[in-house]
Amino acid sequence: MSRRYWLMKTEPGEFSIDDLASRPGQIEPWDGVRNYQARNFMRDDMRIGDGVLIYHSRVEPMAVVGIAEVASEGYPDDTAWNPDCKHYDPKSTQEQPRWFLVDVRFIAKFPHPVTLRTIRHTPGLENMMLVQKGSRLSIQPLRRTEWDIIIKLGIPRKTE
DNA sequence: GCCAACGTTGGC
DNA sequence: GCCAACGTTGGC
Repeated sequence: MSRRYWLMKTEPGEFSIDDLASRPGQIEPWDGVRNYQARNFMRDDMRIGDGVLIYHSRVEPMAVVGIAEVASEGYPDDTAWNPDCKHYDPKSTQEQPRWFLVDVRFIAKFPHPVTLRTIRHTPGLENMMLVQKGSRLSIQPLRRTEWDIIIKLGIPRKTE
């Protein structure tokens, strides 16, 4: 299977791209996801080296703010086993883990964040899951063409 | 901070 | 296995 591309949402008040960039090794387990579809992507479909766009939600401006990559295969999310954790789920056990995650490694921050508004107005991006009405999945697959367009917008090439 | 659109849960 | 009630998400 060739390299795939993903968009992962985060609320920067909880965890931002700057937090990711300042982690040891610039790597972070993407824990706390409690949605089955998103879980399935992490558990079944994501591969080391897949491209990830980091998206900041619930802030002004909402935007894709940089690039990361998938840095592990899926493995159980141990925060689901911790009663003190906000994302604790008593139905997830060591024997039968319900929730999975992948590690994500920082690659680059965009010089020009690509705002939701821009995404809405850019030809070629109209089919992104992000801009479909009612879509709120926190991990979304991207087409290669969409990845390319957003990278170009986020890291404008100097013409000289 | 509001609230519409979703997703999940659990009684029946 | 339906669906009402409840909880959550995330743009505004």
